[in-house]
Amino acid sequence: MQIPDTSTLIALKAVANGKRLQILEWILDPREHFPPQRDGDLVDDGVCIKFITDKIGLSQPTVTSHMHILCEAKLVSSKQIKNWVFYKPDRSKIDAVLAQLNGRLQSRSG
Amino acid sequence: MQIPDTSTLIALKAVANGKRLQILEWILDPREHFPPQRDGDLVDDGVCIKFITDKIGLSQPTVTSHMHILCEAKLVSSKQIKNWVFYKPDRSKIDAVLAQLNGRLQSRSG
DNA sequence: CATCTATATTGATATTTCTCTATATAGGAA
DNA sequence: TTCCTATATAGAGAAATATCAATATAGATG
Repeated sequence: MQIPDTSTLIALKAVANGKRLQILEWILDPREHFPPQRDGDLVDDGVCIKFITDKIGLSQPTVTSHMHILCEAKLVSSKQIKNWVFYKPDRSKIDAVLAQLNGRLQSRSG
Repeated sequence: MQIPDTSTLIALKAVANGKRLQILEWILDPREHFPPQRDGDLVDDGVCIKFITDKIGLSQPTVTSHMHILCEAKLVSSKQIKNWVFYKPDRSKIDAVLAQLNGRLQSRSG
């Protein structure tokens, strides 16, 4: 592609998918959407990918792939505790993307 | 896809493409990016697809296709004058999409 | 009318995306 | 160690996307 993908564009692509947008919304409000976890706090540590997989109804490798895309876009971060991997939204990155997009889609003529 | 594409998701997909995002930014600020037109005002009527095609460096059918995607997402509207078609951003729809996205990516727990 | 210009449509191809099954890795439990 | 669970990786197939050349349509011009 002629125009290289910027950070904002990568984030937009990550989020322009129903499954990933759904997951992102879930983990932004994890206590509302997931049961308490034994080995990591839903908010402080993030949501175990196993829970996400069960809830979204896709295969485990597919969910891993979606989470990698969200991670590469920096919209979420991951943390391993024992045998589990937890994903947590990166609030500041999400805000930065929203700000970028808001700015770029402003009309500048007046 | 299990989760149906909502209006917001369709708009996100439309914009999650470098070429289309570029075009949208151009026509949001048309006087900055295009020469004056004879048969339609850049701001009031929109930008002639011919100018967009020349500037973006893609084939005419490809640009037509991109503009259709932006139109179906309601992010732009089109208007035919004589033999030309002009594309103009739909400010209220763009704002609505931005508001939706801002709302959905807010953290709700606290 | 004949021709030129602007845009749309058709059909083909290449690339990317989404998804799965199968398998690998690695930690925990018996 | 052996088995079970959680996650990652590899590889394949299907579907969607991006792109172009060729052609159609429709208005403008001479």
